[in-house]
Amino acid sequence: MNPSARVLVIDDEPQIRRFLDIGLRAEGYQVLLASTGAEGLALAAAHTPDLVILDLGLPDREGHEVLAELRQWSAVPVLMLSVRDAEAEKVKALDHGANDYVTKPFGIQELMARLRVLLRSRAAPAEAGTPAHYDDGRLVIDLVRRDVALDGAPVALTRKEYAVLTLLLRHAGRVVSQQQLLREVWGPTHVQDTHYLRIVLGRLRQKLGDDPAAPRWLKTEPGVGYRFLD
Amino acid sequence: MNPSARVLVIDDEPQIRRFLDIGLRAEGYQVLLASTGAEGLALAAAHTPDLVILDLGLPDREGHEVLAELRQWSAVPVLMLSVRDAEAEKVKALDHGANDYVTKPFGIQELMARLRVLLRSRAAPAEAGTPAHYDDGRLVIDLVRRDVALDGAPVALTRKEYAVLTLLLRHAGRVVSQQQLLREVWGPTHVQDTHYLRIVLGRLRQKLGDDPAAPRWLKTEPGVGYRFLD
DNA sequence: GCTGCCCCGTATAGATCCCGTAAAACCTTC
DNA sequence: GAAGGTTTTACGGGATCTATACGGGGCAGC
Repeated sequence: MNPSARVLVIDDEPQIRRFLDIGLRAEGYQVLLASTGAEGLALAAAHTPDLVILDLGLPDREGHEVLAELRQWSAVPVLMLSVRDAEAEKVKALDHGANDYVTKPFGIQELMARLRVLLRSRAAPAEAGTPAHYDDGRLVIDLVRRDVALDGAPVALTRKEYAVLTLLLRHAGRVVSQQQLLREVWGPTHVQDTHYLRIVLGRLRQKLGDDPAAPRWLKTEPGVGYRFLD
Repeated sequence: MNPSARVLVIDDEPQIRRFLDIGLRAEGYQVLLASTGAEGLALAAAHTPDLVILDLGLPDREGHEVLAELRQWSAVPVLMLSVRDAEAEKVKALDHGANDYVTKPFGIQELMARLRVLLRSRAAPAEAGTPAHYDDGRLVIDLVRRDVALDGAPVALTRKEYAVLTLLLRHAGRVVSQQQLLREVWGPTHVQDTHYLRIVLGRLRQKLGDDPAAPRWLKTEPGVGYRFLD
């Protein structure tokens, strides 16, 4: 599926390097090999690989240092290899930017499958489940950047306003009940405080220039809830 | 970045559900629980969770079937749980759309770290193509050389200041939540120490000559986080 | 067509939360 | 022990949220 992806292997053990080299080339990847952290970083900067396999136990520099330095300027997926099975080590590596962690000895098939996952998630970021933004020409809502613009001008929304608007947007076209809005935005203890909704919806309409009597986006369903018109 | 992300747990074993429920809520996630595949699919459709934890051994439907059905309309990250350690099972699950595979018994800390990886990679897909340096004419940030200059004059930053600035820069234009900043710079145990951010951001603004009321680079998103304006 | 009721929209004021800033204590490093 | 960095603590100001009150429109029943 991704035949010519470049994979950088940073490992000091020659037999592991050779093992991975053969396995990766058999799958059609282009392989870069490094035996030290410094060499690996140089290769990463020079060739911008699509994926990095990094051994935690390197001779010249700790694997963590290499990962930290790499993460200064690159978001390339990194799969950590290690003989250490300690949970704290895994947590540390994963929280510092590693994308996966496999302990030696490992099965080559599982490793290859995990590589495919990493390459897949990187290759197809756009096809997210829910659309990341809404744009009808006048109103633009970017859920990733977390900002809203009307006719090109940014609209400043408070937390509650943004939460209500995006909750309605995620169910665009369908009615969202007052109870669901209150539960998800204010918490389960405020499901009867329906006046909150009147305040926030009023403010949203004011900022978006929407008329409750003839709504362009935010429609009231009396006695039930609200609906985002797409 | 994940202020109260929604996590859906699909598992038929009550003690595992309870275990995960407590652990996830302690980390600040909103938790949805399902004991069967059908129930899980219904919840996924109704609430569009940010992440799914799916047990491979379900009573009514095979975990693989649930995964396949979910993947027909959603790209939500899925972490598979299983007692089976067979490599072929892992490869099958990973190649059919799972994003990670953890075998029971598992350490809760490792599982949480892997969840963070999945949520991070999903929330920041555009990070892949970030350049290694930033330059808008006044402010120059070189992520490789690790130095910052304002109007040609070097700016001395401490480790925390640099870490916060570059984390915001790597998500330029998008809001980075207080929790993500705290988790990635100070570690997962300090996600509630929001006053650290006020101190470091204040110092950064002082050194860069940025006004919080009319920011050129560092914009506060009240109650949510901060944003680097590019 | 009238009336009363329910629900919604809006205005206003008070309480609360959140941010920015300063200063000092503590820790690390040399 | 000195210096720089980090963490703790405290406080003022402003934005946001919450509470309350009031007006209007749709609808049912008469």
